[in-house]
Amino acid sequence: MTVPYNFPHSAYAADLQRAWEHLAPGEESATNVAVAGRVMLLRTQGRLAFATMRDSSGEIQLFALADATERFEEFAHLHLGDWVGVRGEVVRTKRGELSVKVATWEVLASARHNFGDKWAGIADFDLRYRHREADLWANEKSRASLARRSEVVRALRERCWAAGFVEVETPILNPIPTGAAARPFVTHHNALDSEFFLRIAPELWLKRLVVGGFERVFELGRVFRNEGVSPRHNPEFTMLELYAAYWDYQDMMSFTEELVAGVALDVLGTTDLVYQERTVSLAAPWPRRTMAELASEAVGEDVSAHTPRERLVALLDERDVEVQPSWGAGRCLAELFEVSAEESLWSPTFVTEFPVEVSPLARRHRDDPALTERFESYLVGRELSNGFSELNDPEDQRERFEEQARLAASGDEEAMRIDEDYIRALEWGLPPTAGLGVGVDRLAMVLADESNIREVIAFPTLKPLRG
RNA sequence: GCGCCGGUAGCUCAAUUGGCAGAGCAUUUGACUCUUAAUCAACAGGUUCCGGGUUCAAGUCCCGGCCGGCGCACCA
Repeated sequence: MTVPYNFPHSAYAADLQRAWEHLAPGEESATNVAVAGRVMLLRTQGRLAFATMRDSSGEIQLFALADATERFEEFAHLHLGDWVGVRGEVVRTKRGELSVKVATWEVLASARHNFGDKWAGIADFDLRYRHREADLWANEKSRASLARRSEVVRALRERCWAAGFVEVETPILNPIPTGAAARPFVTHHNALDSEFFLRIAPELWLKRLVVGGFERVFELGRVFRNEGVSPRHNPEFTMLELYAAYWDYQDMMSFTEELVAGVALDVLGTTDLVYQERTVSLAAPWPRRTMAELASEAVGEDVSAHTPRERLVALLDERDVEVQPSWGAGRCLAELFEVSAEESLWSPTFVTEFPVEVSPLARRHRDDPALTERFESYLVGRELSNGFSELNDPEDQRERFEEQARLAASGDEEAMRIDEDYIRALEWGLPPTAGLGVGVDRLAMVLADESNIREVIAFPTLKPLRG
């Protein structure tokens, strides 16, 4: 069957519902429109037929009559899921349903597969994720969650622009995977005959742009980490990273809480939300607690990066954490925090003063060289963002990289490598700068009230079918 | 990667202790001039995820594999 190449569309369902809200049952508007969408339901009644048509805005009924509709028999035999373009008058039926009384119409595309049970939709996760196009029609919630994600991304971008940040794009193919502790995906460039890694973070490139004079930059993009898949982890996920010259980590915490609360306002109109049946408020300011404080509260005794390593190891042993010989007191404290305190941080909280050992790119704390001016924000028991006063001393950065290299040599697959180009960039001078990374999918999950990250990713990573 | 659970018609789901594989919706055909998951009638629809095994008999029990959900680990 030949279908048209275009359809001169004049109205969306939701706009018609709004515009003709007061049209009385049985009344005709004397206004002709052209609408298009999918037939979701079809009720034939002899020489009448009613179809529920859905477009991107909502639904409207199509009212066909044998006496008034061209090719009525064909219309009455449409399949659920067929795309149609319809021209006719806006009317309200005797039973009160706003409708387009079909005069002329065309099939725009036919559906050769169905869109699931018309009441239960599609429940099978495999089918929903592998064929999201069907899921989006079958399950309203799927479309709503992805639409919500889009609104979150838009709000983040607009708020960054409004704060004077310049949006940039940095390489995804990297000769060295760096900027985070993670295992990379590896690929190969044929003409250059070189190994490349998909980026695990854009961090170092962005700071090089600050060295170059872009005082406020941000990038909203995909990063790739070769790690486990879970309801909260997808191998490729979206990160917002931004850097502001002349700010320190305290300034950046203030920006972060305003950004996240502002996005909630933009998207939901409120900072008070319900996530998985529990209330949570995103309103600023958020409490700022040091990692040592939170860990101390959780374990019931004072611990810090200065606590003797043996004591921290004992506390970790009690919690069945396998301590690696290469871990110093700082790493032990961070691990202790993660196992004892992290999950309890339901309302938004900044965890601050991370040990230098676990923060190879963060600037040393002005009051304590064992710590850094680093924070992570936690929300609904999960990490949402990470930021710090940036390490801008090239010699200290070299020492940190060398320490990472020692860890890598002792078998730590996630340790960073020495990036000479980056050290050279710092030698040209990075002003005092603070940086931030936000897990965009995680934020979208909270604002869409979804517990599985796949619900806010249109096409989540799946194992390819074989055999 | 490990553990637990799951996979039955196009979709949503049943199937007692191992005993003839079913329903609703969708599809097909028919009836019906105001329906709302329309209704009514009829037809059709199966490699019970795949491959082995036990048994007179396997959707059901056992072994292996594939895919998924959840948990753990890793991380954001």
